[in-house]
Amino acid sequence: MVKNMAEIEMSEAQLEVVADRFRLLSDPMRLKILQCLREGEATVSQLVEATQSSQPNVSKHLSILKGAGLVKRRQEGNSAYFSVGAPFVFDLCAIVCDGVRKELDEKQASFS
Amino acid sequence: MVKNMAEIEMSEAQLEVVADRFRLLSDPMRLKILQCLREGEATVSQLVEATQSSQPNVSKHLSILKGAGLVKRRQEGNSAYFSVGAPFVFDLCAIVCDGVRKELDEKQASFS
DNA sequence: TAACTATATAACCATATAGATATATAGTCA
DNA sequence: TGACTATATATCTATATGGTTATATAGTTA
Repeated sequence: MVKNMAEIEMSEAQLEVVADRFRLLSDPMRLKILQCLREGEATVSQLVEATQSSQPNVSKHLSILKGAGLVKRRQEGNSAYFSVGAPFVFDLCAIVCDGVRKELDEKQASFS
Repeated sequence: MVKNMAEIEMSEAQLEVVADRFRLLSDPMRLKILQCLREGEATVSQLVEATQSSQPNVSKHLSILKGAGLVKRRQEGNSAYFSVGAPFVFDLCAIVCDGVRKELDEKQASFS
């Protein structure tokens, strides 16, 4: 089990880094890309199709994710294959997504 | 155990909400405030002192955290006491902080 | 080589956000 | 009541960021 933050003080610099990590996940498009990649690697074109976004936009986000080590890149022919490089991301999302899903489901249920 | 995001597709709207949650934690000042509150409730003044920031800035961030339900507010006299309202935050931070701490420690170790 | 495909990057714009300053609100105490 | 303390809010500025358009790069194939 991971240690709880409550147990250890973090320095100014450490907090900056932590904030940066969370910021990576604070964009719907990047979450969507990561969600697409959960089933395995995909090319930029496939992600463009899946996300219904523009190619430059997808490339840009992939570049950001790659810079942070959250995704890996592999070239084959003239295609670039991306895959998840840090599975811990899904642990994070699991905690948040689970909570969000419950809340939204309840909200939806109250309408029916 | 929470379910893994990989198991369930999330809608556009759900991804927005998840992104918003992560954005809440993507600011060093807010993380610092939460870190201060891990030991128990604190007044705005105490948080201003602890964070070395301005009173309006602290109040603003507290308002943001409160709006998202991450902190609770209690009034006593003319002081406002804030406390953590969603302990799951620390589960999230634990995963990220643990990783960050390890990396920075290793980096520091390589200089000695 | 030229034409084509896939991806990356650069330049730009609109919006969002953190922080500062000034001010307002509200509770306390004389 | 008025002075004081604690907190909240309004306004502004600088910066960061997501998305678009246009262009560059690099691999492929005829």
